[in-house]
Amino acid sequence: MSRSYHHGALAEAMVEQALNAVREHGADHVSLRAIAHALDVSPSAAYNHFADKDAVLVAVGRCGLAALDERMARVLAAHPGDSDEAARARFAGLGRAYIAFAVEEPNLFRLVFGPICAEADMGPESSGPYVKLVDALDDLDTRGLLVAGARDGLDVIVWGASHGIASLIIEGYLPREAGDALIASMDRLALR
Amino acid sequence: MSRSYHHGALAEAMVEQALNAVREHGADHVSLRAIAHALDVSPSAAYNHFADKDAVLVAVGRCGLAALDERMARVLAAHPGDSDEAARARFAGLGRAYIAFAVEEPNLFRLVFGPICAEADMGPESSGPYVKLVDALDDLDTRGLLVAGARDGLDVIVWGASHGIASLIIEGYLPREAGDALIASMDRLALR
DNA sequence: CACGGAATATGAACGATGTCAATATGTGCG
DNA sequence: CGCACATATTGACATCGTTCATATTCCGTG
Repeated sequence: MSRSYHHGALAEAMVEQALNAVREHGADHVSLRAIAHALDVSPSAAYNHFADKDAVLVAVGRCGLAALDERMARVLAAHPGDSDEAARARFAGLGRAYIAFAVEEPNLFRLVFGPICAEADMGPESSGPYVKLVDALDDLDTRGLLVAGARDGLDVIVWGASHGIASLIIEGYLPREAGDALIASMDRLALR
Repeated sequence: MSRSYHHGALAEAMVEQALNAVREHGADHVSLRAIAHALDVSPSAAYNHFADKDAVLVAVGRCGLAALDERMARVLAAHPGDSDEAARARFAGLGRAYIAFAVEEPNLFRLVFGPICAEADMGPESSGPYVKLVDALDDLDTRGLLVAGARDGLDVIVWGASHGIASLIIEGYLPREAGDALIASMDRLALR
């Protein structure tokens, strides 16, 4: 069945294989042929399921975005409750999770927020991670834990700073501790 | 002389040609062969001057970093003087210049801060742009224009936020106005 | 159950790419 | 002049993404 002519679930198998290849070697050093070879399939088999190589990478990127979202969801679940402390912990945890994901899966992170996935619009700006950040900020604001007038544009700052710091850590331009500096500075500047 | 067998200054010519190609098509869609063809030179001629394709791209990246630095230097020169207002303008201008560079030269920006240039260490973290940011922040701090205790880790936040917002604008995840939101929020949160 | 069409995989091929080895061609110095 | 060095060429190789014609399998319909 599996070992005969038809594979049966080539699309999923290719995405999974490509996911591993991306995580290990980066999206730029991944070849469709190598993936096909690893699956004991001819190089052109992919074209029954994907328009081109980029389509495979976009599918991988979707997995990556989902993984980031899941990671952030776990953080929220780890700090439940209605207390101010819980709200603070959720906010800080989200930032930490974003950066931790980038550090642990740099190649996936680069793909998810890179030009290939951007052209296909898989829309991380309207997806889980961003929404979770906005909700966490709104929660802080509702509780009066934000410095007066700080809410405006704060989501942009926080996402931007998280994203930028994550990127710069990945490329070796900032030390890993820079993530903690983000949380600390955010606490000092915008919270009370 | 130029049109015969030897080119004479192939290295510089290749970097210049590659620079244009990168700006137009992005580092990923640039081929050594196309560059060589544009210079009426054989495909393997480059290997007398560069170890491989990445070496050419790193040279292009160095040009990009220099261009960013020059842009930031122009901003400083445009707001001279010892006044608090000038110091504020320099700080805001640096952030704006960083983002403007990314928006106007997205492909160059991606290359400069991407994995290829990161592996070669052309070190933007110890280069002109970062130093200029640090100096501007120190200047604000010396003048007492920073919120109390805000200086610690602020360079990381500002660089990170600028870099992240620039990246997210480039990929279409944030509107171009997000750059202004950076400046506004920074003013509101860290300055006084 | 048979059969025909849809889905899926194959194989060979094309053009392009990065890179290397061997060779040729310039340039400048003794 | 001749020799050495730097530089460019030619030709080749392996790899890659992609396409096309063909083959195989699956599944629903008669």
